[in-house]
Amino acid sequence: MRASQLLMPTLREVPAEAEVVSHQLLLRAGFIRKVAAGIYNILPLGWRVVRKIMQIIREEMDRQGGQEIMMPIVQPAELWQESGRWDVYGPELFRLKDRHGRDFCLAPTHEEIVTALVRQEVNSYRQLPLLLYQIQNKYRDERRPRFGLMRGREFIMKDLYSFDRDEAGLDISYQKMFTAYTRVFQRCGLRFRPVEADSGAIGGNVTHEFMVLAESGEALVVFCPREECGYAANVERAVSPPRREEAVEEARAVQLVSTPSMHTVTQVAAYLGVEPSRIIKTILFQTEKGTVAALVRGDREVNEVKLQRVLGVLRLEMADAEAVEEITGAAPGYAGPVGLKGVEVVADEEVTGMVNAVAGANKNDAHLLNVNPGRDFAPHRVADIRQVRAGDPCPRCGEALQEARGIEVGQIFKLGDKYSRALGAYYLDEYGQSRPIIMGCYGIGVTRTMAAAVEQNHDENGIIWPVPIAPYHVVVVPVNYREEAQAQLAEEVYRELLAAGIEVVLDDRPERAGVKFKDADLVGYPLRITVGARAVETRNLEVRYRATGETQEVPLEGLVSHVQEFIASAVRG
RNA sequence: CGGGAUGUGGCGCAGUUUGGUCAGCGCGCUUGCCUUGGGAGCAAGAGGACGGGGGUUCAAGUCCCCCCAUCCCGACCA
Repeated sequence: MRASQLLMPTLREVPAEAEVVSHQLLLRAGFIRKVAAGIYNILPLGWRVVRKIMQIIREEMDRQGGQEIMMPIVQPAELWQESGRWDVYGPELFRLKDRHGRDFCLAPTHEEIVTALVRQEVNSYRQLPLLLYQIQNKYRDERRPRFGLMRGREFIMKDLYSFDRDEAGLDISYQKMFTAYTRVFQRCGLRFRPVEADSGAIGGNVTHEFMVLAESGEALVVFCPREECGYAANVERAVSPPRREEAVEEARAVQLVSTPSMHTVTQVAAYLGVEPSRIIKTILFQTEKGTVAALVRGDREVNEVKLQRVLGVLRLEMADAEAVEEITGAAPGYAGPVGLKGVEVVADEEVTGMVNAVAGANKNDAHLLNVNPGRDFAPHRVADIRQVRAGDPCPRCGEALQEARGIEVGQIFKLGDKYSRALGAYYLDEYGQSRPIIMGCYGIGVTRTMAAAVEQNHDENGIIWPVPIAPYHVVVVPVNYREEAQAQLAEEVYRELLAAGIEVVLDDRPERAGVKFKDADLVGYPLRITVGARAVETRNLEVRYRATGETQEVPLEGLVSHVQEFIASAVRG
């Protein structure tokens, strides 16, 4: 490709709208352009990257027996009503009506339609297992689209659905996808980690997320530093054995103390001279089933995802000040479990072992001393609702856990029979028994993977593409294209690389060398071959490696094989 | 959804406080000269009617109202 003909509108300045690095660089390097909030054009360079990621995914899906299909984006409401999600999905579902007034939606995911397809076409155990996938646009009207491609309203996703006779079959399909995903992200040249995760609204219990490790990641994960142990989990899901202090004190009588204007754990702890871990923190949440009080030790935080699971609710929000006052009779900051009425009380496991604890008095500017769970209040439920953090012991081996941030680029779920029952996808087994098909679903955010790759691989000059997903592998830069000898040599180099099947751009633009170098760094070609006066003289070409910044002189005769070897070894990983 | 900010040529911005040559600057773009190893220089140009609508006024990017779009933040973890 000649740069003079390539639609590669690079920008010198950072567009004001871009906050995160991947967004800035993809815009500046001319990979994407915004059309509306969370909706983008993908330009030639960007599309090449997307296609490479898609190709790797295809190969790995096919390797596991996946069959590629294509399903519609526009889907009738009836299917979503059958599964119950028309009502549950809420405002994130793009809804529309056709000219006759019939309801449709733009698919945010394809469980309904694929299950409907399979229920029609699959009737016998002989047709199972089945792995169907597609690479398709998805639509989610995000409350707040942000971070460029990271959280868009329209994005490209690979979604595969597995159909098995039973749980044992599902286990095999799930394992296949775990393997496939591991290979996909390895082949993309990304540093990533599979973690145990919460399954959220999609349902099911076993699920892993694949996280590309990057500082800017929205997700927080904890992992065991012991390689042999391997425990890793999203904090939404992570568990750790409870830490209970041994009771060394006699339980004393409850005492009311004044704590004027002390409404945070830190303030109360300092004011009363106690450790935050001796305080019972009481947080009120509102759910569709009513208000709930969650109790955790003062040095802990409530894990809302865990709490949501324990309660089995879909909606969970912290109560506002008004609601807190109504229920506790005091401003926020003074809620406590003792004498609290009209709400379900859920205590974290660690709370039950506390002795002579401090808690809010449900009275302004007052706390209670010597509160003892069991004696002074009885929680309706005791469960693990605390957030695990770095330093907590690993649930498998006890080692101190560490934290990292990640970008979720893939997730694999065991769905079970949720959708097959709702939509009536049954098969006949060899005894003539009708059974629900057991399903799994497996997604990879393709456009998000591109953004994540940039988040993880860049420097102050631009993108540093992992070789397997780089838009082109090589850029040939004549220092002065008007210099006949240089132009000719550059053309020669370009032709040879092309003839060898190498993905190469010839920067034949009538720009000064500095501009071309800057663009080469920005766009992130793994290799840059500079053709200057020296090269004309010596027939040795300067090869520069984007990742390391190192340069090397390579004779023209050996250039093609040199480049080929570099690419091959990088793609092999 | 709530809160905040912004909206002026392709990009980045100034101008709005104190209505009146305000429609401007840098980059990019076009043409010419010159230059050519890290975003050169000179010269001459093209390009916007100031997010949209409605008001106030002799006069509105500048003041008022409504709407739209974009970006950021989001519950006092009690």
